[in-house]
Amino acid sequence: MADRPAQDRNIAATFAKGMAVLEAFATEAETGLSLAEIARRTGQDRAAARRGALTLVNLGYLRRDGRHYRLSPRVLRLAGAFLQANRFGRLVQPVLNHHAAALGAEITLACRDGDGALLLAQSNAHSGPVTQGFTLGSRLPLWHTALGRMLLALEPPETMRALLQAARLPRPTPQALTDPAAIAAAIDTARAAGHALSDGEFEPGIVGLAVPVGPPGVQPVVAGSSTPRGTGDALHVEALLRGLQHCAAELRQAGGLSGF
Amino acid sequence: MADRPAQDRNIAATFAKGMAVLEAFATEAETGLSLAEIARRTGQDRAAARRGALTLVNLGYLRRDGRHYRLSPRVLRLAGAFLQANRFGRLVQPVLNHHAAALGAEITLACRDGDGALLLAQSNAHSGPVTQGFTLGSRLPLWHTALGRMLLALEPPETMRALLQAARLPRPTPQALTDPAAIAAAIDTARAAGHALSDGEFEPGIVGLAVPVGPPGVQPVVAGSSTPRGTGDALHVEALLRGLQHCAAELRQAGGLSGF
DNA sequence: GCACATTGTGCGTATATCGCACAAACTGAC
DNA sequence: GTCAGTTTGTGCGATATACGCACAATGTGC
Repeated sequence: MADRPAQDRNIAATFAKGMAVLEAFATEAETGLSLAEIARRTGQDRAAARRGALTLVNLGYLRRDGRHYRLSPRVLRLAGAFLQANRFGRLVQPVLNHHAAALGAEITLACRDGDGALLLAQSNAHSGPVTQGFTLGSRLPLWHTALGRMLLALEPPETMRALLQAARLPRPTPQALTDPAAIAAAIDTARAAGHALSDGEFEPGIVGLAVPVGPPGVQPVVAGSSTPRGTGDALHVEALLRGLQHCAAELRQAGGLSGF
Repeated sequence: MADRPAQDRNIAATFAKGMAVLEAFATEAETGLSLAEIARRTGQDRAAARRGALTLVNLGYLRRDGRHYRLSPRVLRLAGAFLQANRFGRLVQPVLNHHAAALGAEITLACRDGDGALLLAQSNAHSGPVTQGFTLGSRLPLWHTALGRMLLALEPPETMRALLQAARLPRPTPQALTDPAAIAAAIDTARAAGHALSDGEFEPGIVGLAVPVGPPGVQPVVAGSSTPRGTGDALHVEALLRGLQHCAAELRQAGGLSGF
């Protein structure tokens, strides 16, 4: 009767709401969420949030501790399924490790996930000086990191424009570009050059570098690395770039991460 | 009216079914599942499976490719949320990396997830000779690995008995114990000794070693490593054990993974 | 070509979910 | 101590939602 937006009968609304509950835990690194907080974040009725949370507890994805709910390690299984389906353990990680050791730097793989760069894998050779504590599944900003800019450079320009228009641009460091046009230009430069660079725009004093991995399937993947500023400067950065490109080439040849 | 098993009104059945669809992808390392396969694996009507899959596509967790559905990288976000909530990037990984480099071996962290050992983290120092391609989120058998046996040794004995009784015991290698009583004895030994050992029972010629990490909260966590058989033998294994214990002690002190 | 198996999808009906409203627990002020 | 305010947990009737049959379309072996 009531002409709602005509609920799509191919979509399970309850399921979507439940996933929203699960996602509520992914927004920030929390210690735990109460039922009311979940309801607030998801915009659901408290009863609906409760059903969702209780179902997740029942399935083992959430753990209840009094009036707080926390993610259980179970969620890692899903990640593991993805990683194994794409042969990360056998094909990708060894290559990453090998090149990282040769370069003496940490190499990171990422793809775009909405308005962020999603870390797919990283090779921690020697505890790099840079690491700010990112892990697999961490999300980095698209606009001020080399990884993000390279990812955008590989997408159709209109996608980039749309994302840039919708983006709220923070200013992680004083050096960070804030003018949308300047950022668009940096991305165009990256596309032309075949690699992206970010000098202290995300973490002060850190130079980030990224190259495409390809093959340019549905979903672009990039490899990146970073180094403190002034480590032999231009020469060192040049060597890092070559190393990344070799790594990317080897990953490409290995196949594996072909479009997901 | 009909006295069904009295569907628990605190559990969202549709949500649970949807999650079952997502889990269908976690059972094996597949290249993609068709709608009918999903329905078969989850025991759902094809229409229900379709709604679930379509919802997941809509939310970005699944990608549709003709008549096949595959996991999208989005699932890694959930893993990332867990890892960040428990400070893996800042507290755990650096300790793991440091000790792994010192030992020249790969160190793995795991906890129990149902009838398997779930890999929480691993430090890939030098591309170990062992690695069979396991990644974060991979599941290892409880019965024939050092990690699994140490985990079981940390649980209440009745939990172990119940799991052992329900288990179908495969035989990964000729050396693997198959008698439930013998396995229970091995677990008891591990509990008494404070470390577990598996000699070629999971991968031929590989010795696995595991120690508890604690603090013995709700959810036990163990650290493990493995080495090819005959590398200096007893002496080398002894050194590896000491290294693991130091690593575990440091992890304990760092706090971080306190009961999840 | 036919028969069989597999897959995609619309639609009426039964049922599972929605969210109000009440109850309980916690908080702090006087 | 009581009382007002806030936050949290949960039962229950109404109704919107998901179930799964049945049909159509596509793919596969003989």
